[in-house]
Amino acid sequence: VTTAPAKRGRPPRGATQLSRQSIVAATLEVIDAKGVAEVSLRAVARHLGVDAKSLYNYVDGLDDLLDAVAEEFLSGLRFPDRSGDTRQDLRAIAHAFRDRAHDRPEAAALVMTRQLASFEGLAPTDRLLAILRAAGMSTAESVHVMRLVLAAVIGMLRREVSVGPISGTADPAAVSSRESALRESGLPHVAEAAHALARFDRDAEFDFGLDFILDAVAARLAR
Amino acid sequence: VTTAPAKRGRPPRGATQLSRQSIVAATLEVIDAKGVAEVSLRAVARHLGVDAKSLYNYVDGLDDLLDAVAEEFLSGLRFPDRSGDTRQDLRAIAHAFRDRAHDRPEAAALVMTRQLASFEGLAPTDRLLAILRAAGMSTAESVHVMRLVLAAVIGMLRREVSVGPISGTADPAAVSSRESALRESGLPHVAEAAHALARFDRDAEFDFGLDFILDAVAARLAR
DNA sequence: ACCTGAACACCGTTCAAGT
DNA sequence: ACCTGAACACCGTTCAAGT
Repeated sequence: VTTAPAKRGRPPRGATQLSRQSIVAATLEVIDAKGVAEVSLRAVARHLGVDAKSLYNYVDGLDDLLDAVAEEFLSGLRFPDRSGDTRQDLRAIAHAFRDRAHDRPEAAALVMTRQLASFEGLAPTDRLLAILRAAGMSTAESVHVMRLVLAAVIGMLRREVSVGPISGTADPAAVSSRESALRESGLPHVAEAAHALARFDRDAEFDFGLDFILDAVAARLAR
Repeated sequence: VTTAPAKRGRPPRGATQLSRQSIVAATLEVIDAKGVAEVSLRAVARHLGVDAKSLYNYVDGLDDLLDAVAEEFLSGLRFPDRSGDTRQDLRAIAHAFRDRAHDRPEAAALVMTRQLASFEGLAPTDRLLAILRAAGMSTAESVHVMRLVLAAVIGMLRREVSVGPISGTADPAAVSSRESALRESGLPHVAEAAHALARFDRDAEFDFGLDFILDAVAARLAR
């Protein structure tokens, strides 16, 4: 009987071909739709209409898949051409990370929890080194500064991503209840600064932190 | 028969009392011994010689337990008395975080993945604000700088923790194979800096980054 | 070459039943 | 008041059997 669907064995030709790439793409869709916490081989397989074990033909288990997703995330970074202005070019890299993180906040949260062993994510590193070298730093110093800049940017984005979903600001009721809780925390300086602490303007906060770092880089270059 | 152990119901008096605190402590032991990835309600319960469901009498599920562990981690931060020197006092806070992270690296990795909603972890915030206010910053500015400093420190520690277990440096063979891989990456500046990129001196890197940040704070104060 | 059935050893969590 | 048995709906992963 030819009409009975094959429940096992090689898929009928014409069926959607599985591939490492399509699996990674499906994983990103699951992450975007349901959040990082909901990701699993079985969930991705369901999304693809396939058995979870089939994924093992293209992917070396869950960890390998998540690494691939992190690489896919990083490979989506888009840097504009360099202008030659150190400050502007460094800023562009930080904003490339931030734009990507806003694009796919759940995937960004995943990336920040993973240590990539592969060399796929080196493009930003090369860019940063290029800029710092062109500005006059030694290779050794440029590596140090590059690491610090990346640490600071990732640290800032970590907070931004975890501060809640994309929505710019939380609702006013939550803010003011948080503010009064801070004011009654018993910690004098926390209480004093409760107004500012209860609020978080993503754009302003990022701009402030980035300028802070860029000022420090400029000062170091001027020495 | 009184000798038959009760397999159900209230535990015999004299049995080790379960409590939220003992559960958190046991969780930290499991994390230290087997790593964050191995933590589960069932594993913690096994460690305590108890059924996993019993934990629900003290803890509101796994997420709540992990939040409690994060709080416990933060409450273990030890700050020395303030000296009055801004730079030295800021440095002490950064090192308090770092010491704690080295003490319990696996727990530190957990903390960095969680967004704490509670107010238990505000002591470092208050300390930082106190120092910055005493140095002459406005409350608004001190909040911005405090956030930036924390982001940078956490970003640096994130890398340190993920760079591998406590061991200072990886074995030379791995370093040199990594170096040659970087040299042949096809990225010119990565290749040029391969020597430095393949190495990571935790102490030197942290000191560099921290000095960098502290210089920037000092520059801002001097304006 | 690629997929799945059967199977195993895990999870978190609810709820009723026990003492 | 506190614990567990039974139960459910999940996981990742191996391996042999299918086409």
